[in-house]
Amino acid sequence: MDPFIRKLERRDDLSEVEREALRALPARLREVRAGRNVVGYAARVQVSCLLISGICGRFSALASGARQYTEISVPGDFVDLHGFVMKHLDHGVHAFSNSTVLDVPHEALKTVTERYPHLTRMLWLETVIDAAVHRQWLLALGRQNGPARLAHLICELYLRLEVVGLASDMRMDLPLTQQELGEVLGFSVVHANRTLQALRRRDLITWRDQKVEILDWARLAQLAEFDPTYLRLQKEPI
Amino acid sequence: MDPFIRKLERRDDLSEVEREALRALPARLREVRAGRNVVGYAARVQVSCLLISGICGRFSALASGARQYTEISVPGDFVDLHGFVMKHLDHGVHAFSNSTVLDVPHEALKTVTERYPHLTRMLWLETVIDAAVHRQWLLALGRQNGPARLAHLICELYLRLEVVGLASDMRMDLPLTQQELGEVLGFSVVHANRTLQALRRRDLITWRDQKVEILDWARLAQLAEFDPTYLRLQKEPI
DNA sequence: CGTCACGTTGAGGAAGGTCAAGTTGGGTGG
DNA sequence: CCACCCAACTTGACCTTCCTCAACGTGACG
Repeated sequence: MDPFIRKLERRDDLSEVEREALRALPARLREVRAGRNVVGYAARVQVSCLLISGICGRFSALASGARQYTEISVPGDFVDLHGFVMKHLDHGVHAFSNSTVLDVPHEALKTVTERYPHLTRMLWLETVIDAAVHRQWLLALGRQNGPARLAHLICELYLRLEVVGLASDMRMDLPLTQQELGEVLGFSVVHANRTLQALRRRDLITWRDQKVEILDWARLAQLAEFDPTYLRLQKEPI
Repeated sequence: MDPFIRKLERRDDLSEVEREALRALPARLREVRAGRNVVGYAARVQVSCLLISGICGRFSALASGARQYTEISVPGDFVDLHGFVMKHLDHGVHAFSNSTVLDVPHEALKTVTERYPHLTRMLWLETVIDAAVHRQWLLALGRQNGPARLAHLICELYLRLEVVGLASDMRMDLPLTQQELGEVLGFSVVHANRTLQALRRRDLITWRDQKVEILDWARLAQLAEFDPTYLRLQKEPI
């Protein structure tokens, strides 16, 4: 629970009472193997799960099986907090790597909302940030070319991983195959491969064996028109 | 405020106290002319606005000026409720037609969250549905072809307008130019025009003078792979 | 040493962008 | 009433991006 608390505190202060309320949430730890679903597709949910370790991805799919990831989740993310108010999930969550999640019953979350208004707003904020990420991806998918889209994804993931201590020195682990990368960016596998090569050729990144290194953050961010405001990493009382 | 209340009650019952709390919100009515912004781009906000009449669109933009709409707002939508917890908006809101909005100060919303936990969850739900719409659009943009994307948009807007009594008998008013339609679907103007023609040629819709008629809902929905679950129009206690 | 998943490459084609030139119809001023 | 204007819509031609299909390379693992 502590990485989650640390992430929340990037956004607004928590009182000791609030931190305790989070730590006291009844929750069950669960392991998910790479390649399996953390949450079944379009399930009716009674728990929401917080990602402790591993990288996961929310996806929607068409009847043909074509899949589009709509967000990447990193440790400290409340993966399907949406489900708490939506009740029916409209998407699935896939584990890119072996992952550990903490299932929190909706009953317990409901109690939090009855007792801790400020903490409730903080949880609300988490889902609103998800929506902001979706909007950024929509802009990328609708209006940016392949290299810019990939560059944007890399910038976003680097910052989000850095917040929870999983990236530093312009390096991070990204356990995505090129097939999966294509399903994130709206590319075919072949095009994912060629777009990666384009960024490598421009000496912007290296990406090998799931290890990514950013060689020139400034140029990468410029290519992506990356502006981290939407991640809401500044402290701002709510 | 009443269309908003009616829409909420499609999702879960409100108590009389909660309805009164909403009606008692201090709010200022504001007119916005077609073509102007309801909310400035990337503004710091202290009020959130509820759309009373007119059609608006949230958009993000690139430095080049290329614009991508990320959601269409219809009357009864709390257009930038996000801003209540985000504080800084990451996007702008454009009025497609002359519109009336109700500005609600964040202070008043904060009071609601302190006093009415269930109502707070209902407001939270509204922003979570926005995120679900974004995900559906991401799937469309990433994985569906032109005609399917347009068909999906039409299905979504028809249902959402019908909920607030602004569409019936398979007809609705959509005050979008083809330029704007392109900015919604990630098309150039030329391609927006040709995709419209494709749906007309297949006798699925008519679209003229901002009046849209759906000629064959079943085939249109099938083409779009439209499943309205994500709009959460079923009653489900939270 | 074979198998399998993943990555890479080439060739051809479809979807969609760009540019440029009409067309249409409502609104306005003479 | 007519001429003009302007925004929105439409069409054609050409080009880029990206997809599809198919083959091949590479390295981990049994």
